Amino acid sequence: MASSQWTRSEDKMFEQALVLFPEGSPNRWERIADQLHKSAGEVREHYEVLVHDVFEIDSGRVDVPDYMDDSAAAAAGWDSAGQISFGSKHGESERKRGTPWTENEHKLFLIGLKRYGKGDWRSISRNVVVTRTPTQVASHAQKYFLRQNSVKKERKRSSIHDITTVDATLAMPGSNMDWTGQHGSPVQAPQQQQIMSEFGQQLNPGHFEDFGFRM
DNA sequence: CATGCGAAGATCTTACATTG
DNA sequence: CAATGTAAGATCTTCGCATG
Repeated sequence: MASSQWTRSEDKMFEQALVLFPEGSPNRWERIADQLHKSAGEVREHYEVLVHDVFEIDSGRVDVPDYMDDSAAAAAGWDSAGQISFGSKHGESERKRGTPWTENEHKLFLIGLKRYGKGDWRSISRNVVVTRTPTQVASHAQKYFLRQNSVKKERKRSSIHDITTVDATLAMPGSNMDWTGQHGSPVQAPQQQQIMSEFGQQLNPGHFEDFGFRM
């Protein structure tokens, strides 16, 4: 299988390269390989392994290992295990468990917010945070704004909602790659890539501080 | 240090409102 | 009337802290 070792950072670069060179790009593997200083064969093999893994996970055949925490999952390009493994073990009538929002997703959410404005959850979901449904985005926003409103109070615990700024370079949407090819449209990755570069060019960290939202 | 408990936080569901 | 957004609340997880 994987004849070469892939480090976490290489995985990260791999994701970014996949976004950069979406499916259909000429000499895709060669160009990705070039970025990673690996051979095209290695890159292609790595991709196929990932696709296979995700397919297995998606179909409920395997449990995601414990070490697969959120950040690792995000770095690897998909969401935390929860959604996949829940329900397959026990009955189907159990209440569906929530998949924790990753930092990346939240940052993408902030970008979407900036781009489409408060209330257009559908556009944000379709074009930016493609791993979440409009309802999920709306729900997340709901609690996010509640959190913002109560920000003056002393916080007992830190929260993902405390992130009000986004460094575009850190919010690469790896988790939105369409690894399985089963869901999502092929335009998603390029769209997100465009979004990220757009914001990366226009904004510095801190620019998201003041959205001027009204509740 | 390990454990138990309460509070806070995160996510989902559902009902209702709004809009085209 | 269907699609979408908002509000409220239920449920589950995680954190912080006291206690032994």
